[in-house]
Parts: sequence; C-alpha cells; structure tokens
Amino acid sequence: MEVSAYAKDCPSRQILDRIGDTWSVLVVIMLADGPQRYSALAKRIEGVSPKMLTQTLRGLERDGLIGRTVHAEVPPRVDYELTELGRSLLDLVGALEKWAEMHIEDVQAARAAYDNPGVKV
Amino acid sequence: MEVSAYAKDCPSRQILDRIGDTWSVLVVIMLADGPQRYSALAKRIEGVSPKMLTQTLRGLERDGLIGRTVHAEVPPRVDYELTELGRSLLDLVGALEKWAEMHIEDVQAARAAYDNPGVKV
DNA sequence: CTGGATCCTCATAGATACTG
DNA sequence: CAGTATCTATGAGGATCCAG
Repeated sequence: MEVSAYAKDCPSRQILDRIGDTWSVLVVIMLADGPQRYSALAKRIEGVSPKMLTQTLRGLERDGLIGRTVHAEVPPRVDYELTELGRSLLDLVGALEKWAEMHIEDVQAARAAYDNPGVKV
Repeated sequence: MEVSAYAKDCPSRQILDRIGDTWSVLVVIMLADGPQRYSALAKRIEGVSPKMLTQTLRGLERDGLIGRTVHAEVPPRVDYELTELGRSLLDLVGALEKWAEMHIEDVQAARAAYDNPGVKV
C-alpha cells in the first residue's frame, strides 16, 4: 500500500488537518461549556489574535462543527455554539486527552533519554 | 477556565502537535505493517522529501514511538519499527479514522452548503 | 544507501490599526 | 462588539549537494 500526502480526499487527513490546528481544538473545548460570545472566546483563549480567532471560527463553522448566531442588538452580539457534529468531536478529543495522559510520561522520558545520550548508559 | 496556547506542558497539546504533523501519522501507519527501511518509507510515502522524512523519523524516535536499527552492512541499511508506545498510538489513529469515516459526509455536506449559500434556500 | 548541511521561497501566524 | 485590512517576520518545507 502506498500513501499519498496529496490524498486530500482522505477523510482522516481532513480531520487531522482540522484538529491539528492550534486553535480549533481549543475553541471546541471552550464551547463544550455552552454557547459563548466572540469576545468571551477571545478572552478565555489566551494568546489568540482576533484574526486567528475569526479564521478558526469560520473554519469550524464551514465544517459544520459550530453554529453562529447573530443577535440583532446594539451593541452587536454573536454567539457560537457546538453543533451535534461538533459535540461528537468531543469524544475524539477525549480519547486524545486520555492517550496523552496515559503516555505522556513515557514520551517525556524518551525525549529526555534522547536529548541526554550519555546519561546512565 | 482559561486555556493557553502556551501551555506547552499540556500533554494533549504535545500529542496534538505530533499527530497533527503531516508526515508523522503516515509514517506510523506505514510502520504498522512491520519494520521498514528508510528507502522503503521514502518510496511508499508519496511526496515526502528526504529532509522531511528524516526530520519526521527523528521526531518519532525522540518521542520513543519508533525504534531505529542500523545494520553494519555495505551498503548501509537502517530499519525503523514501531515501539510498543508507537503501536499504542495506532489505537488513537484508529479512533480518528473511525470518527472521520463516520462523519466526513456531514462535514463535506456542511462545506458544500457553506460554499454555496444560495443553493436550495 | 542513509541522511546531514545548506540555501531558498512561499505560506501564514500574529500584531496592529481601523470600521460597520 | 465583532470583526476586517494590512503588514511583517518566522519558519515549514523543497531542492540540491555532499559525506560516511
């Protein structure tokens, strides 16, 4: 079997690109608490710029993972919330966190060993 | 709760950065078949440059996900194989593929709808 | 054969300032 | 408030050459 990095139609690749994105997963996790306003997300997700937040939200919205609701008010108010599809993604994120917690020590130990070849040999 | 993109000590973030990497997951999947030579990997993974392949392999090796065996032969021969830790990652990749297969149609439909706002409204 | 070293370029993250 | 417009710099990644 051969694999192609250009197999863009590969489902896994598409999902991987989305969750591999720095901000997407953070936004999804934030929205797990319930609907949030743009400014709330901006505040809670430390280090994100307006540009990246908007870009991330648009991407998630396009993929049908989150919904966007504009309230006709002054001042403007926009709420974002997880769709059913988005919530299903939480299971995957959960599995990822679980694996990470279970194995992170092994990984870090391996890194330490790799970076300090001389020690304890 | 606040999240920080700079929470580099967050296990999930570290794992995400690794599997979000374009080539890492492909290499891991390739190695699921058994030990492989550098040149075999280079051939099977379409589009990867020697530099990126080496870089990816080093990263995976550093994280303890793959093992590297140099055979004292001429011509040189180097085998890569999954470690136990690496194989455990296959479960996670499997979960990801499963989610992707189950929901990719919804995602693609959402994208189509997003990209063609006028249609069927 | 394996892969290190170097150079280059193109994409994009991020900061900042501005607007409906 | 919720973004958009613009700019810059960083760095991921490709191509190439070379060495053990």
